[in-house]
Amino acid sequence: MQISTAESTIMQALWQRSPQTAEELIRSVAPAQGWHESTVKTLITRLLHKQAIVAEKDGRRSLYSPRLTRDAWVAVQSESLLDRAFGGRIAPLVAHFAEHRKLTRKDLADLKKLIAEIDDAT
Amino acid sequence: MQISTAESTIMQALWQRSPQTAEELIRSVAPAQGWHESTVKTLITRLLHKQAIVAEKDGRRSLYSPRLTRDAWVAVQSESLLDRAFGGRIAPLVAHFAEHRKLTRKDLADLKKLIAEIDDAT
DNA sequence: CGCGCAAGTCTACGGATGTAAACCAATGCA
DNA sequence: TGCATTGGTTTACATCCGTAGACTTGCGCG
Repeated sequence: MQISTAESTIMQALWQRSPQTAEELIRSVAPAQGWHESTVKTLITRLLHKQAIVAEKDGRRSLYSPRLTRDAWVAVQSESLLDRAFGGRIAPLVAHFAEHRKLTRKDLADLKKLIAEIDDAT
Repeated sequence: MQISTAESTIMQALWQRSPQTAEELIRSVAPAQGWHESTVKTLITRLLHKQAIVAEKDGRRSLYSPRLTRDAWVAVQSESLLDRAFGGRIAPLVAHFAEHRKLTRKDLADLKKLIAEIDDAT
């Protein structure tokens, strides 16, 4: 099952903090997106159907929590981009960002460290 | 305007070689995707409307060429993933792939080389 | 010169998405 | 105890997408 971009906004909020009530979600997400309450409600419902989140009853209201992990979601998204745009290889992706000046000095430092670590581990 | 995944298949073909006639596109793309001719025709039409490709008349048929560059498309795709999933930073993305064993030895070598180059250049 | 074919356009249709209003049920307050 | 409030469910609707069939029209061939 696919999580749409609008839906993923809700997921992000829940990945950051969970569980949350509908009200909390509405308050934290709706204004930033320019959405009405109903929109958030709809998205919550759809995510429930897709079993990406679960509801735990707490009296009359529900507490929502992610069921799909952020990591799993990220994996799918990345995989798909990599396949679609970079023939499945990661170096071209980094190259792309490098060319487009999207690599900050810090990115570069992080990357170097990361690669050293990976190198050590293998 | 958004290029859908099905549409991007056509774009890939045109980025590889262009211009191409509808017939060529159908022959090269349709079987691999399990698509009928009509499907490719529809996608071509939609891409024309989205102005992602252009047609140059050649007698009664047309020669199609990309108008949207691969690089621009890739940039948008990557940008969007990076923002949605990695807070805009590239190191976490690479880290993600590292964790998921998606980095082959060659990827690693490529990356090291790439980073050395970038490093030199700055 | 008429007709079949190939290229292109129009129509179709079910499902997903973005966006939201309408409605229903429980519950606490007046 | 009835009503306003608030959470949740149903319905809505335009658009995009995947997938494709139907229709049309210009030409080259017989």
